[in-house]
Amino acid sequence: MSRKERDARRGRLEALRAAGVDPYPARVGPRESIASVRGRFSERDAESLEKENEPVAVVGRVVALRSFGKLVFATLLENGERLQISARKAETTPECFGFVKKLDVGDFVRVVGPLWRTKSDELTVDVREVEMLAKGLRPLPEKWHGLSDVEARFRQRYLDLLVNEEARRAALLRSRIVTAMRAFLDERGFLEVETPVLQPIYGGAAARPFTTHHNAYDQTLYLRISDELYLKRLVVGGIDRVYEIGRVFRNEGVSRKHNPEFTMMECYQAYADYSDMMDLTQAMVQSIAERAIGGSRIEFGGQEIDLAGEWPRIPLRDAIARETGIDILEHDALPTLRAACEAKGLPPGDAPTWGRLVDDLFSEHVEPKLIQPTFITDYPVELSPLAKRSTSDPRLVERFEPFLGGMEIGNAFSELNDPDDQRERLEASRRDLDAGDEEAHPLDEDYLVALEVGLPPTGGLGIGVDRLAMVLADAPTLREVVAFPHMRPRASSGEDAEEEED
RNA sequence: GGGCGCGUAGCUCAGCUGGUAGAGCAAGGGACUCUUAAUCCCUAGGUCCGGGGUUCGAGCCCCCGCGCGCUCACCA
Repeated sequence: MSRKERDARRGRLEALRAAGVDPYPARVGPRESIASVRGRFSERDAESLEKENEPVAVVGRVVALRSFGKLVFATLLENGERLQISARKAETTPECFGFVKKLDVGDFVRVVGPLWRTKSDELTVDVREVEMLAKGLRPLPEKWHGLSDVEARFRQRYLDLLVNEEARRAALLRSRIVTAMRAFLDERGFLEVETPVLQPIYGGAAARPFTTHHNAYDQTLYLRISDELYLKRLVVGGIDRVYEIGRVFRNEGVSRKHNPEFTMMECYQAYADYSDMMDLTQAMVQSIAERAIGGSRIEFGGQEIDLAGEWPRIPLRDAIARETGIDILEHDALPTLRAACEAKGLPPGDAPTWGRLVDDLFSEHVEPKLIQPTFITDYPVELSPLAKRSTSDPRLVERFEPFLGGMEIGNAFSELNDPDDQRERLEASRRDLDAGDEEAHPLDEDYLVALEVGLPPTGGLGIGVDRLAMVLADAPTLREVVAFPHMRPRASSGEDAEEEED
């Protein structure tokens, strides 16, 4: 059992200590990255290496051991790159050979020695000096199948990252995506800012918040569900282009597309409208794809997606009409729209308002088909309390959502900057929600004051970074691109308690 | 929260109509100077998720609970 293996490893750890070796030294001697060694020597043949006989020093984690009587091969892994090392009894000191013989898979070492090529032409460091950098006390997951237990992969992501190349790729890609997003916005003169995570009044989205408490002021605070109202205050304050990439929190269920905390990019541009923000969204995603994956063609869930070119802009009304044959503006009240659904043989469900029924129709019949990048535009005013009313139809607002891979990946509008209209709309939306109630927001009076001071005409955009990463990484669930996805706490009996004892 | 499925060694998995638990890798010992999923011999390793029930007998059947997955709902 594992206890026995750990005892064996601990035995070797104590043996090192007894010999006066620190198994966890503070500093690492001179070394060259494995990538660099490979770069310098990958083209060199056996003879030339032997002639040169130049020692190299590399570090890494032992991920495989193949031991013979007087010869040991091991594979070192450092920053995603592998290199074989060997210890030959005839070519090195007895101490060094014995040390390598006693290594465990999982140990970190630094080795020094000349390069050679084996009979199978593998570039190999022939160890002349070796030192322990950190002793591993637990076995790594099985070398051939890796770690496939889904729960273990998420709860112990470090193991997943170590043995599953896919996990590593997703983590690196996500980082490149965020870097590219930031670079794109910086280049366009957007100022990166940070706004409060702890908010006395939450707003900017329809969602239930997490609630917490500040002891010093005996104050209830909420983890933000959106950055929107604070970022727009900064635009009121004269910062004409702002953005924030940060975590937001929604007290809701977990699914393939949902995590209770997720990363949102929100940006606001003064003197722009939602049409400008569509241009910006398209350019941003294309730029991110170019920088992060080097192209515009991707595969997501077995389907080809091309991010290049102009993305279609389809009014919500047309999109729903196309898929269901129902004109939502012809039936602009709940009872008539319900009747229209029934006439088409579509169950209208139990949506409490006209707006919600429109949303249901869209989610069910249109959204799953929006695989290629698409802007859906011109949403009902009921669904969008912070968006400016459409100039052509007062029942609509200047709002769009970008869709990709059958998922909404963002939300944007011409920001409502009429303080009186904003007050009415916030109050109306609160009345609407009064029935169900859970998402009713307290009115943010200070935000209304800010609007009275004056918000210029402004375009705003939010992008769900995790979802974008999910599509670009061709990941079937959000959790593949979130390093530590939300999990139910593990029942704390068993393992931990047992292990504390010894 | 509802429905369906899953939970067996450190990891990956077998385990028949209910008859007292197995393999590979990992681990320990041994052989081996060309392996890279090394090979060969030997050894050890189990709260079969937890609790209850049915039964002469439960990894397997039933009930309750826990965790995970899929899905629906809530939800952008």
